[in-house]
Order: sequence, then C-alpha cells, then structure tokens
Amino acid sequence: MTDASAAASRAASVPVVVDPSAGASGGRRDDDLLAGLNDPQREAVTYRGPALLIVAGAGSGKTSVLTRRVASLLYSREAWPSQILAITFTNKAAGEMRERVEQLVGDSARGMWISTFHSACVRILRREAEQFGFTKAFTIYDSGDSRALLKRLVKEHEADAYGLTPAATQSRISKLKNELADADSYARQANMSDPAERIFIEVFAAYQRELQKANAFDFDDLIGQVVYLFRAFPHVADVYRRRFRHILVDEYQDTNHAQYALIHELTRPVGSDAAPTEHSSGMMIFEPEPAASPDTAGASLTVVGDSDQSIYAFRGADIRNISEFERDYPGAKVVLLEQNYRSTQNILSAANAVIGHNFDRKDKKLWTDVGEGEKIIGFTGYSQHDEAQFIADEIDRIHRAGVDYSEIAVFYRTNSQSRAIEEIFIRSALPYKIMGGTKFYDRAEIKDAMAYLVAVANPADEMAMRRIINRPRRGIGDVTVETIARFAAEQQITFRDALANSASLGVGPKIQKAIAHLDEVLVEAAALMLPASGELAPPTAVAAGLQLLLAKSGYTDALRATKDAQDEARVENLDELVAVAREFARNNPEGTVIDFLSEVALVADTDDLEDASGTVSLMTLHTAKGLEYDAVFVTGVEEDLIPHRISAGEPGGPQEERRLFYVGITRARKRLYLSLAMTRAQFGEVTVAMPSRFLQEIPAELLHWRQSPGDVNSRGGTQSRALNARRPGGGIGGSGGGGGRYGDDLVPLPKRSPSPGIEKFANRIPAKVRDNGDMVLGSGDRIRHEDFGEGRVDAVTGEGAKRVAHVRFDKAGPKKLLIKIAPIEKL
DNA sequence: GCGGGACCTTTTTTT
DNA sequence: AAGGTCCCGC
Repeated sequence: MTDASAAASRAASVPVVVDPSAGASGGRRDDDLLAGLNDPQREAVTYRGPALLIVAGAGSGKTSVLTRRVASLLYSREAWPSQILAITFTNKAAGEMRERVEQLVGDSARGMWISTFHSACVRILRREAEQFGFTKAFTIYDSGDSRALLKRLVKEHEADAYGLTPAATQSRISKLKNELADADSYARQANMSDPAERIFIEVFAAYQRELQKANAFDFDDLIGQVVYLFRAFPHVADVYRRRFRHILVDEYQDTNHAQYALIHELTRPVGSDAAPTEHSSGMMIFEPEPAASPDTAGASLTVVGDSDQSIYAFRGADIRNISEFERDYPGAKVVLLEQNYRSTQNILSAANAVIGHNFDRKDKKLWTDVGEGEKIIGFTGYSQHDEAQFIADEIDRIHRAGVDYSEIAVFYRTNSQSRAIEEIFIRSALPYKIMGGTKFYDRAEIKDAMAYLVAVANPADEMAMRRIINRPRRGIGDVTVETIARFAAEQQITFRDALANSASLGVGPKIQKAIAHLDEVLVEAAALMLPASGELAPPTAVAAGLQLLLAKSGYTDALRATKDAQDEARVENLDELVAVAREFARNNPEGTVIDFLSEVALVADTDDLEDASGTVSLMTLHTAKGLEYDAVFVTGVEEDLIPHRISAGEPGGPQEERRLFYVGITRARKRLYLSLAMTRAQFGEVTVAMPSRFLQEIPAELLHWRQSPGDVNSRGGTQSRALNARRPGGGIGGSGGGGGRYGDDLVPLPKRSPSPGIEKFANRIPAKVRDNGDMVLGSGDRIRHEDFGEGRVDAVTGEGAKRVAHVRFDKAGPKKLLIKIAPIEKL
C-alpha cells in the first residue's frame, strides 16, 4: 500500500475490510462500504443520477469516496466492470486508484478502464487510427520530440526573424490545441495583416502536416484527435458511449477544454449526433437531448475536484469546467466534502487563511477534529545552503524522534532548487529521492535507443530517423541528410525507405556503405520484432530487438570506445533500458514494440512504482499534489519564487501561485515547515531574496519562527552554516536516544536570539530585511563584519542591489559579500 | 564532417 | 553553473 493510499484509508477513520473472494452479494458489503464515512461522503458514494459533482477539499477522503463509489456500482450490479471508465491526471493517481479498487472488488477491477486521459485516448486511437489516415503503429511525440520538430520548422520557415522561438511556438500551439483549435480555425480569426501571425500559422500548419506524415501524435493531439474523431464519426463515438456507462473524472478542476469536450462527447446519449452549438461566450452549450431509453441515455458522470487546488491553468486547465458544472449538466447533484482527515487544525487554519486571500472563490473552510497540533515552524537561512542545512538538521532531528524518512517530504517551486538541497543531503548522508525530476527517459542515450525502436516500428517517423542516422557517428552530416530527404521527396517514398536505395543517392562510397549498413540493421530488427501479420512476436522480441539494434548499429561500441567516464554510465543506462523491456514483456506477454513505446511515452516516470521507503521525498509543489506526508518542508518561500516572478504579471498568476502554496501546505499531516533564504544564487549570480507575500497571510500565532527574516538581519551572519563543518554530535539538539514517540520530542528549540515583536513582524516582513541601502564602498575602505571582524575592501563589482565587495579580512581571509545585505558596517 | 572553444541563455510548473 | 549553440580550423 502506498503512503498516500494508506493515509486515505485512514482518512475514512475506519478501514473497510472487504474480502474480495466473497463474491458480490449486496447488502452486507454495501454496509461495509459505507462504514466510517461521514454523511456527505456516504451521499457521494450512494447518490445515483446522471451527474454528480463532488467538491472535495484537500484531505477530505476523496480517493476513498471515489473508489467506494466504483465498488458500490459493482456490488449493486448496476454496472459491469467493463462499463466503468475512471480517469485521472497522472499515472501515479491511476495506479493508486486501481490498487485501491482492487482491494475492494478483487479481480473484477481488471476489466475497468482506470487510466489517465492520455492513456485512455491512446487506447482509443490505436483501435480507430485507420479511420482517419493514421496506422496502428503511430508514435507519440513527447514535448522534447515536438520541440525538436518545431526547431527544424522554425528554422526552415525563417520564423525566428519574427521573434518566434521553438519554445514559444510550442507553447502557443499547445494552448491552441487545448482549445481544440487547429491552424485553419485559428487562421480564420487571426490578424493576418501581422506578418508574425502569418508565419506562426504557417509553422503551425507545417507542424501538423509533419506529424501526420510521420504517423505521430503529440500529447495534445492524443486528446484533441479523439474529440475530432468522435465528432466526425458518430458511429465510432457510439461504440464508446455504449460501452462506458459510468464515467468518473478525478481532479476535474485541472481539465482543459479538450478534455472537457472529450468527457462531454462520451456522456452524450447513444445515437445522438447533433452537433453542439458554439455559444457566443465561446463555451460549448449542448442542447438538451430528447428523452432516451435507459440503454441509450448518456453515461452517468461523476467528477471530483477542488477549485482551490487548480494549479495547471498554465497548460490550459479551465477552472470554469468545475465552477460551471451545474450549468453544463442541469440537474447535477453537488456534494461538499469539507471535513479534513489529514492535517492538524493549525495547518488547516494556515491553509484556510492563505487561500482566503483569493477573491472570486466559493468560501470553503476545511476543519478537523484532531486538535491544534504543533505550530508551523518558520526558518530563514542566510543562503540557500543555509536553508538546506536547516532542513537536513531538522530532518535528522525528527527522524531520531521516530519519524520515518518516507514520511518526510521537501517541496520547492522550481526544479533547479533541488540542487542545493541535494548537495547538503548528500553531505549529511540523508537518504533522499527526487520524484519526477530529470527523467531516465530524457537522457540522450535513452532517447537514441528509443528512436531506434521507433525507426523499426513506425518507419514513417522521419524525426526518429534523423535522430539516429548519425548516431553513432557515421560521417553523415547535414548535407547528406538533406540529400536523402530530397531523394525521398522526389521518389515519393519515406525517408526510411530512401535508405534502402543508398546506391541511388549519389553520395560517396564510404557514406553509401554506412547508410546501407544502417538499413540492414533496421531490416534485421524489423524481422525480429514485427512478425508477419497473424503471428505473435515472442515476448522477448522487444528486448532482443533492442539489444540487436544497439549492438549492430555500433552504438554501444562507440560509447565503450571513448574515454569519457560518463559514457560508461550511459552504457549502464542502456542495459537498464533492456531490463525495462524485459520487465515489460513479463507484465505484458503479448505486448508489442508499439505497446512498449506507448508505455514509455506516457509513463515517463520510472520511480512511480519504485518504493520510496526509507527515503525522504524531494519534489516540486506541482508534483506534490495528491500526496501527503507527516512532515512537510515548503522551501524557498520567497518573492519571485512563490509567487514566481513570471506568473506575477500574468492575469490570475498570483492567485494560481497562492493555490500552489495552499496545495503545499495541505500536504502536511502533523508537521509543517516553511523556509526561505535571504540570498539565492540564480543564473550563476547571487541575488537578494525577499520573503514571500504569502507568509504575511498566515496568522502570526500559527507560525513559530525558529529564525525569522528579522533575526537574520539583526544577527547577520548565520553565515553559511552549510560551509562549516557539521557541529559535533550531528544535527542540532539531538533527541535523547530514541524511544520518544512522535510528537513528544518535537518541542520547538529555543531561539538562538530573542526576536522582538514577532507579532508586529507578521505584516512587515519586507521592511525587516536587512538593507544597507546606499552604503558606498570603494577599494581601500575598512569595514567590520559581524562574524569575520575587520577587513579591507579590495574591489567592488556589480550594480545596484547586486554590488559585491571583495574584502580581505584580517583574520578570516578573502571573502565576497553582497553589500546590500551583508552584516557589515563601514569604519 | 568533426571537434574544440568562445559565447550565450537559461529556470515555472507537466501529460 | 551548466548545457546548448555558433563559429572556426582541421
């Protein structure tokens, strides 16, 4: 059982124990299902009707309710497993839901579709691809793939002259696709007198053509194309409408328009092919359908969401999908879950106070009956390393006090923040695991290997071919690649097939030989992995084919031949990939190379199932959603980080950042830490950091500052504790030899220095930050530093708030100091 | 075509 | 600080 699922069972107070082998037999088991639930939760499980919205606050036992609702549909024989479609956003959430449904209903869970939007759509597309010009073997472009493609197109169209970068283009296209727009529909309402706009549309259209040509979908297409498919072919849509009679959607507040439309298509009555009308507001209004027989009525829809936890507007999530659910589905039932079974009251009060600053939201107050609990602990470090050292020390301390590492998590806003934390954790010998960070499948050698597989499985995919054609180096450069591409265009064959005609390309003998060899290897691998139709490839085919490709292409040999130490690790990674392929074969005996590629494209996170037991979890605030831990550290609570500077200017940005902070806070069960640093190294230089405005929104009495921003000021140099040797005894204030139950030892440490007026502090955080203002220093000046004593300024570099004094201290030696905030005075 | 070195941009979050 | 890109000489 995962941490989160264990906790969620707890959330219902009394775990329901149902023997899956007992067979479905109604009454008694229904009672079991409802055991331990509060009234709204019961209602959410038992309500029957066309549409149900469960507004589930953080920690309100939502997953528990959802899984029991599914079980209850089965127990009462209202549905066969195959008639249930449950959709989540992440694979992790899907896996967890499947596991928990299995606990309730046993093997019959297998017939259900419990998957992410993307996986469900891939399943549908694989079946129906041939309806609209794709083949079953289509590949899925992840964001890296589509960026690479766009990079080429932007270059070819010379769009960079108009300020179009591949990244910006990608994000615009993605946003449009999430709105179900394509290049044509966008062009119709775009300002075509703007040349930048015209060129963008050109690139967009070219991009889509390339995808089609490559028999590939990008992430957004997976959803959007299914919607198009359903609208263009109502009889296809009807197949799925007939099949799925109960649709449940988790994290509904994070659905974008395309996902919303998909759900809407699926829940329309069977046989209804009336097109939706576009309302003037841009919202889709669906005409009320004529009364239908039970067999053909629309599927029942259950959505669960919490608008306060909507944190994906940046990728098109539309909060209106939840706030206007009742309008979209007239007669929908709404159930509110407000009782929290996760956190202490102090944590919830802080969360409520923070989120209360968002206007335009339905007031919702989480409450609990478990009591106040510990105060929230605040800490301000001098630097990010200092902050990290505090976290490490504190984790060490609570671990000694009996908290398992796996019950501790550290959150940050941006991935880059993890580095400083990692460094200190390594030095402190703390076991940790970064969740969802740099992914295994993002490594160049893995992408290369996957491209080899794609080249075999989907020969139409030119991107993959271009990627591998000169890897390992075969002496094939841009010129040769373009020659091949031109030849392919002339002959109206694919890039892949052009390789088979190496003699006709008009290239030098050496290069011709290299091309012919690559072709041979691909043919051989295809024979192994893609048996003639009707036959089934042996389960070992994928792993064997992969090995063959890597060996005969010379890829592995090339890596072994270098003296770069990293290449050794790359070879190991490739071995690991082969192992993954074997594992895949074990789990999917009939899985083809196509299935393997899909799985990798969609389940881009290897550590999902891996046990995080015995390690502290590090992750971004976004990744943290849906998880919970006994002790949570929210780090980098600074302006420009949270709220992030980029979002500060965007409409709705600060509000979304506040929700993100709220999500972070509400992950904590018993212990919450908020930490920040006074300075932070960014872009290779040190900058001054200000406490986040969100800190002021937490009532002062809930927050105990172990070291407030003001303390750092008055005391000045806690100067990089991280750089000092660990204090003897390890950790601060080590607890007496174990034994203490969690909580007993967690008496806050005495502050290092009295901090006058914490109460007043609450509303004046930025004012308390040390600021030497316009202190003018020049070389030759004498200064005194609180920790380093007296010294002489050698030089001053930098501008404004980033002016740095290079000081030679009499005792401490040379140091660089940020003049604005260093605890120094001029002599 | 390749490798090395100067230079430049980057860091928001994800299926 | 680090990784990618561009440019040059071989």
